[in-house]
Amino acid sequence: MAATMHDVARIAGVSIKTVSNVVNGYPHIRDATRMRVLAAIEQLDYQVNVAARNLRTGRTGIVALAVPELRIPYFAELADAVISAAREQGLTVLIEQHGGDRAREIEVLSGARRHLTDGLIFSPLALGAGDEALLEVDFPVVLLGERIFHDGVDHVTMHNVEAARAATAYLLGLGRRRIGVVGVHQGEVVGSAGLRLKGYRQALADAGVPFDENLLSEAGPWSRAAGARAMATLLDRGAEIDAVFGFNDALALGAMHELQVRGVQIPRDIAVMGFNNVDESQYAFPALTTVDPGTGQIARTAVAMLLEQVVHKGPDRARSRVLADFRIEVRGSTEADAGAGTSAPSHG
Amino acid sequence: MAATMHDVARIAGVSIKTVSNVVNGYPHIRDATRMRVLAAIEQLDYQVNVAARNLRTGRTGIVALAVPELRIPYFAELADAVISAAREQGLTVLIEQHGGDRAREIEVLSGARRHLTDGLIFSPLALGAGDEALLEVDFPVVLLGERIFHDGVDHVTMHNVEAARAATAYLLGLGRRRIGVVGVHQGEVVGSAGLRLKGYRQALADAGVPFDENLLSEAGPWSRAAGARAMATLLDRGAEIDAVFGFNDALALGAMHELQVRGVQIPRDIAVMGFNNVDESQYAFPALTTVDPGTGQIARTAVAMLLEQVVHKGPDRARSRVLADFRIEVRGSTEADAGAGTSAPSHG
DNA sequence: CATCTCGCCTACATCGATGTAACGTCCCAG
DNA sequence: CTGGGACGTTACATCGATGTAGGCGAGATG
Repeated sequence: MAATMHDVARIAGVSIKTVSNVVNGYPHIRDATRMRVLAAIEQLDYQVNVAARNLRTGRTGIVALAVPELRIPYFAELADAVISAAREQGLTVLIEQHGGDRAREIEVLSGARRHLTDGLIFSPLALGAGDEALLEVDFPVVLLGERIFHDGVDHVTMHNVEAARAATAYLLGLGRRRIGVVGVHQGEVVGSAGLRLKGYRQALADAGVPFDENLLSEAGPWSRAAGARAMATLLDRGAEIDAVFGFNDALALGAMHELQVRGVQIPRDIAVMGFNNVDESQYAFPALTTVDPGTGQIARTAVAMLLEQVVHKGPDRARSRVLADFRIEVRGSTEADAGAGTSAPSHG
Repeated sequence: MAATMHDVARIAGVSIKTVSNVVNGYPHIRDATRMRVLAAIEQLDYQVNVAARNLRTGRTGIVALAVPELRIPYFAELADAVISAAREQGLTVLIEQHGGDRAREIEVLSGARRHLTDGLIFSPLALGAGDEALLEVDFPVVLLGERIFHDGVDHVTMHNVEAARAATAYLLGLGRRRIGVVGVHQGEVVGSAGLRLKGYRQALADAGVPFDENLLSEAGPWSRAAGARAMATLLDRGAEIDAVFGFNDALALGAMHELQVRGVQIPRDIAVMGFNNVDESQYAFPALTTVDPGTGQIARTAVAMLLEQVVHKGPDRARSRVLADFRIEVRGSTEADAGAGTSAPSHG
């Protein structure tokens, strides 16, 4: 069996509490005592039993991250960033995949595992307007994304409207006037699709370019396959466009695929813009111009907020909302001679 | 504060142990008693404190998965598969990223978190031959990959040699004779690169095609960028090839990018083959023919083995090694008219 | 010189659950 | 009618750590 504090205490000839004090860096310990304890720890190869410590302190050092699926690159990269940020704060991350299934999203919030974790970073997909009450739980939560908003919960998200507006403005600045959109969700107002469409329309209005419903194409799931299908629909409908804005990179890459299948030259005939700046977008051919939504910053902020909640656990604490800085990554899908990684307007 | 068993017991008018028995499905309880207890649980919205249960039982229901980085699609998809497989067994997954850093890989094995998890599924990148002793830890471990082998540890891996051989044989079967290789690790024998190269050479030998060192190109990290660079090196060296075998999908996609930049037609001029069958390979243009290494099976097997170790914890248990079934996914990068997802020889 | 403070350490209760031993009750066989 | 089991339940110890209160000795203070 593994050694316990009790064993260490016996060997060092001190009380178990003194061992605890040494382990936890309590300052008032004579050097000689500390040395004896450390030697005993070394000798027994002792490691603290985290479960016991958790029981006593109520903290586990684990935070849960709930995302739809890790096989979706954006979420893999978000998880990567969250794990790194958590590590910097001495925390480990437990990942739950809810797959965008409503029942499983609710299960995540039910708190069955709340004793295993110090809190939850939650990126919902199925939950939305009307489900706010479900977010009122008695453990620390930080919400990501734009599916749902609630004043009682810390929230980190991106500048969806402003970024989509800037992306569209950038395309307009290139002289493109008929900008197709791939990934629209009919009637949505508050989700990513609704917000990004709003930004798109604002940019058109700013530039005095008329808005044309015919240039919009729906895509239910935001996958490459759906992007390719939506692009096909748009083209088959006879829409004449000189640019496409995919509401995420997967959609844009799928759209690019479809365009290339049809022999369209990118960016000469049609420029393509994505959203999210996932790793793969820089290796597409041509490399994809896209909006970098500040994923690293989102992750760091979420972890910091969660930790803040854990430390100051009063229910009175004010909740806040943070929007990460964004940036347009200009690449070959919009400017044939663009060096990889040059960037345009940023926002903070 | 959250309710405890004690509270439930008081309200139901029974002892705390009876509550425990009800919660754990102990059969010999009078129905009337069970009802009272369940009612009290309902009334208080009681949930067991997992930390306390862990302390008592020594099990946590959490398994750790250590991978290099989640932003590498193969590992994201592996993690996805492991989380799903674990969920089916009632387990949650805690993810550690070691980034291929030797010190952090060793840290993962040091067991600092062993009390938090029931075991570890470990996919090393830095550890290799000579580090076997580090794997001899006193908690359940299942090893993935081909960096390192040790009889004392359960291991799940893929048919690297056979799959690479089948992939090469498939290209030879298409009439390709000068097959370039991207992703070689000079002098490596036991890692993925060494094993896949071995399979490549076997297939050439089987077909009586001479092996030509000039067709090999090194790539340190197995990323798209490295694949593009390796491809460029190969072409600049003047190698005349009619096919390329990327030792993973990222390398193959990077290589494809480089070929397309240079105006090479795929698959007419050069056919491209990958390895891993990550999601994105089917959305590339053309879609990438690749080896499906059985990731889902690897994940399920690893979780099952770990659970087996947790349940039968004798150190006497024999360790085993499992190789997943593979399959060649034929797509447009090798056969212009290939439907997405047709498949060729499999192996079990 | 008595008292007070402070540094160092110990004893004990405690976190919330589970395992063990044992108790009373009731039923049935001898 | 009595002894032995099975059943339903309980009391108590226990998992391995941390928090609290307090003891003891040494130096500072009045």
